Amino acid sequence: MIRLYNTMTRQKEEFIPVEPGKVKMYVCGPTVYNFMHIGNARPFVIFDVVRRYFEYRGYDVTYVQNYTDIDDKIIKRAIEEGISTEEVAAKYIGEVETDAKGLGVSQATYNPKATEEVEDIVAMIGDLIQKGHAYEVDGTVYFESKSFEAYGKLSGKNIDDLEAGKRIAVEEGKRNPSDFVLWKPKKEGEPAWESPWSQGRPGWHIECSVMAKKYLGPRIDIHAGGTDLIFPHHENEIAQSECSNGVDFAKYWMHNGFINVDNQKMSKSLGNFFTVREIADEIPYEVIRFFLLNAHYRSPINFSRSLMDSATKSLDRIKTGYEKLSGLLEGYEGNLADGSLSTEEAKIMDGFRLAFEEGMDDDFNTSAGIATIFDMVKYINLNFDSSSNPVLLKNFNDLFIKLCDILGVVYKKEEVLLDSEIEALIAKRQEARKNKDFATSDKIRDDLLARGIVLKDTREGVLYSRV
RNA sequence: GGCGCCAUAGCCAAGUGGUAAGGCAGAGGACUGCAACUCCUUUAUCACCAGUUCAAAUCUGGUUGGCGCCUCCA
Repeated sequence: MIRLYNTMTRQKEEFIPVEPGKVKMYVCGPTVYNFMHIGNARPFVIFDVVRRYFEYRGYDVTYVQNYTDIDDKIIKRAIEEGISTEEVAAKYIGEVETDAKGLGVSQATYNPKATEEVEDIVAMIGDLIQKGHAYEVDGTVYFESKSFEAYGKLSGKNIDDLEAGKRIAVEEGKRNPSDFVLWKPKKEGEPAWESPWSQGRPGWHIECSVMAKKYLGPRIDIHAGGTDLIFPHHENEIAQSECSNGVDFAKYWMHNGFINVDNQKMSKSLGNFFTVREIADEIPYEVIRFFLLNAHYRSPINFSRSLMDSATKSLDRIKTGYEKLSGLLEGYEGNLADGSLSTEEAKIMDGFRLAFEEGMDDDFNTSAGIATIFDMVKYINLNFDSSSNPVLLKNFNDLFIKLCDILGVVYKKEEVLLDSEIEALIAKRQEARKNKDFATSDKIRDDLLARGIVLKDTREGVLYSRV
């Protein structure tokens, strides 16, 4: 039985799926205007583990994570870089996917993009207006928060408190301060889509309601994201979805804690902002992943170099166990069909498996899961050698790999070439070209191409892109 | 001001009523040509105060300290 902490009820609850055997989960994805930062990486990794554990437990999981590919920050970025918003989004979706792969995150079942769902978004907004939950003022459509009696049920806030504590000037046209935008008319030069109200674009909250419904249905099992999204984003999603669909939206709400630096929230202004890419330049992706799983997903954690060093050594310890097992198993291929485990041996295996499951069943306690992995490593080091029962070795190895794989520690990661490595190879190629050693230079170019990197020699120097 | 979270050894981190998992670092030892690896031993009474209980890190109240949301944000 899997129990998980539900933000809605503020307690751990037994997981009972809407549809037996299935898990429909929606994880709020990034706004793609920059590289993934270490904080963004946490929900990617954590909810990937949640998904894998459900699959290990025999559930059929549909995993949806969106990309917000149109919003103010993207427009700002497009102007800064002198390219279109589509180009900004495409570029950073590519970069985010590179890091996600590096971190061993499985591909989502669906990765919808806001700009590709505008038709359905317009339809849901129209539906909300028709049902009396939204109103239009000069091309802008607002959701009327007071029309949804349960508004505030997730965050524990009530509308009157929000109004009393308001710190922002109320936008002109809003009936209540807590009303929020569903559709926003374009300003000069901004990208826009047609709608009955104005040429414009969707508000941020409505896209998730629409995509969740489209890819998972009106009633989903798990809705997840960072703790900062509880209010207003998820609160607003609930209002939109439940008013439009007429049924409860998500059964369970999961929120991951933040990553701090020196106990402070990361922010560009404080200069303590780290992208995954720059960390991965020095520290393997798998260490970053391990670090993120070392603490429970709801706890805030600190990021620092010394913690990464500690994680590196911890992970090395697991690797030694992994390698020792593979080494001992070499040469036994195909020779393990017969023979079974003794009662004693089976009991030992069950002990490890049950300890792992007990931890993970309890709100995905990855710390406890990792502790079991370490216990197994210790067992390997203490009890296995070349005279060990190969059937036990094989079984132990299978279990060890399976458990490691749920967490994604010691994973066979997809190769990710770092920019620094690419640039080093380009420099080497330039050197070869200079020496007219074209055999070498061409080989470098072909090798890079084989690894998904296209080089282009231009007047401004060698440019490269990922395919 | 409103809502909420957290406080466990040098560091990281589980444990939510029966006398403190695990990792990193440290100390001592075994093994080793040296080193590494590995193994053994060793390092905490759980912020503080009061209460409930046969029994509390674990429940209640309070104190102190830290953090988040209420505004774009994972």
